[in-house]
Amino acid sequence: MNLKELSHKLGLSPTTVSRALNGYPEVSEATREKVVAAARRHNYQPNTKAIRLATGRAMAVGHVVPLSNRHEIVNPIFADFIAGAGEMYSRAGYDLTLSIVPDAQETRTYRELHSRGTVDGVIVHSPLENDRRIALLQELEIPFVVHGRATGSELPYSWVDVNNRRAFKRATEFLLDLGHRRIALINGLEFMDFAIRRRRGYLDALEGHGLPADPDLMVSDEMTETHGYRHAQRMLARPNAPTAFLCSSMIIGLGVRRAIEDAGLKMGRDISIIIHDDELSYMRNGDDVPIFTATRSSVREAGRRAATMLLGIIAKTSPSPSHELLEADLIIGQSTGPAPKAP
Amino acid sequence: MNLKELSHKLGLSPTTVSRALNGYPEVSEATREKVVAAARRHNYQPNTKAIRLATGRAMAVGHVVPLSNRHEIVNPIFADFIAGAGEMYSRAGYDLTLSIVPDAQETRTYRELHSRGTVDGVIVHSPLENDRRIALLQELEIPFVVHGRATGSELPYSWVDVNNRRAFKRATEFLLDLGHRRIALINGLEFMDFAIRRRRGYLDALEGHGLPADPDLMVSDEMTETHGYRHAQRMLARPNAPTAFLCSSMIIGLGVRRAIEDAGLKMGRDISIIIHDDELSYMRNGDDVPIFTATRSSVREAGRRAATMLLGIIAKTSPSPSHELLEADLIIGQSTGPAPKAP
DNA sequence: TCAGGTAACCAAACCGTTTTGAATTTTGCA
DNA sequence: TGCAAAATTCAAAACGGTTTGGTTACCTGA
Repeated sequence: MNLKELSHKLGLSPTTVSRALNGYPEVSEATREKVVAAARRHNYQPNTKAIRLATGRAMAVGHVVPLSNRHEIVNPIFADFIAGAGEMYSRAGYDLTLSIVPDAQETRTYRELHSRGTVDGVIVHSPLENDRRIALLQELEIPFVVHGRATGSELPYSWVDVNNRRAFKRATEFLLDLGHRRIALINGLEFMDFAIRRRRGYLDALEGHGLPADPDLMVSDEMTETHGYRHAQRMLARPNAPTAFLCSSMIIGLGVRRAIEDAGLKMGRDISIIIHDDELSYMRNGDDVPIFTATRSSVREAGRRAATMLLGIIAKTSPSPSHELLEADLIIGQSTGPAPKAP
Repeated sequence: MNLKELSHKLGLSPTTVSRALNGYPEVSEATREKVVAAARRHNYQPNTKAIRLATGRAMAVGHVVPLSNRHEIVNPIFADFIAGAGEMYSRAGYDLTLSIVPDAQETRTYRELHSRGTVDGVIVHSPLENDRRIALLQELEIPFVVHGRATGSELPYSWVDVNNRRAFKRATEFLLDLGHRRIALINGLEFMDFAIRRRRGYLDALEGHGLPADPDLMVSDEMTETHGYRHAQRMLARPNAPTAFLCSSMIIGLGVRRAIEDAGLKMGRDISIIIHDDELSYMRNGDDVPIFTATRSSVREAGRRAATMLLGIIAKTSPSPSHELLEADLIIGQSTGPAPKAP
């Protein structure tokens, strides 16, 4: 059933039927009701392809998830982020077009997405330091929102981000207040923006307490259980071992916890851990009581915010460079305690 | 730059230019070269919206990922699956349209995807026992491929699946051969098809050895670290504790390992673990040496296969009900060893 | 030389909507 | 009652490609 058939059945012109269904005012209520009823009765669904061509809008948002050749990892938070964003899109009648692209082809992907008119806007994932995508998208004049920020990019652009710096500063201060002085940072790869900011927050706090940063206590690596384990194990084996760990993800935290227990120590008593918890649906930090003390911020909520922002920019109801900085909560769990007395 | 402009620049008709670019034979080589060169020079990209309307094909595949209200979990394997599938789509010039939908709206989503012509085919994720989606899609006549199978569905349909039953049978037999007699199964939720098959494989092996199945050694739950930990802890505390665990995911395995170590036991010596390893990019089972003995099967590869199969069905070059059963490898890691002698 | 075939190209129709500009009907008011 | 204004409705033109059904020019062979 298409518009022409439907309008023919009703003895009306396609124009009127289209207007009736799209809520235009220049159609009488009586007619509108008739049309709506008939549309429903015949299960008329307007053809997306035609709408898109006629309106020029793609009614779709693109998510371009980079797949780094270097580490071949699909960002594990993106599933939840997209779940949040998708909620908003479907509410607004938009589709979500997903491209997972090796970073070498990224530029081409954006260019094509634009010149072929496949999407009306784009969400940028995993921004790096001085991310060149921002300049590219600005040049192409595609509406876009970055999930995160790109340190070093001086151009204005829209983003939704967690206050990583403040979160890690606060977490570090919390540990300092508990008497910890040797605090390790097990961070993500530091060409990713969030990792840079987290380190900065960590350093801010140390500096604020007049403590020097020990390069041996800071690592930047892929965020896997194994890496968490290895780095923690190595650090714990050293003469001047840390008494606390700050971990950039839950999964690292699991590895660190294992290293602690392997060393015959007890987490929360001998060694403290704070993780950053993205509230991933398949990786909960305990159900009722949190396992780890954590800086917590929902990635799914970030997805919702970013989507809403982008839709606003596309509809031109939001100002074009918009920003949203989400604050992380500090959740106290069982993984932190006062620093043990020096022996 | 659109087709009309380009053809005007070339002094040719849109027809000829379109044909030249799409490789039709009724255009001279000389002309084709000129056209291709001009298209490249002016960076002409045909408008997706117009192609779609003109050809009637959506040039897009839909992935509908159910979001269960019951457990609110986005399937964590779907990111890697989609990474594999996406590779194939972009090669074929297809887009990937993603819908993450609360399962209550699933039916409606499929119906609309079809009647509005948004996609040419669909991948069905996380099939359940007697999944009603299969009948629905068949009725709607949308080409589709299921990732997994739906026990109880007697209609023929296309799928790509791992031989979960055989994998878990083999893993159980491996443990039996090592002398284990009390083997626990920490499974996923058993309304999901894969979990049903895994349990069946496990039971097959026990039965093959004339061993009774102990209901106390079988649990079915969400696959989280915490649940792995809790269930293992509970089982280990019992008088007749298991000497080996079979875990439906890596993440469960991490929890079980923690419970083992918490109990002062050593994995691989006192208690054995075998996990199923989907080779998720962000959750590697060790880098060089596997941590866990595992039944291994790449979810990303499954994504590639499913996508290829679906594209074939859409293009009508593949038979419509096609099947692909992937065998899992049994990888020997450090988490298994001979059953300890009874005290 | 001419009929018939073929290679190369083109005009116009089509895909199913929205939107523009105009025509028709109804209403309100003098 | 008549007429301008407002309310409805409609025909036709987009949107930007593909496809159908020709047309033209050039060969080929009798």
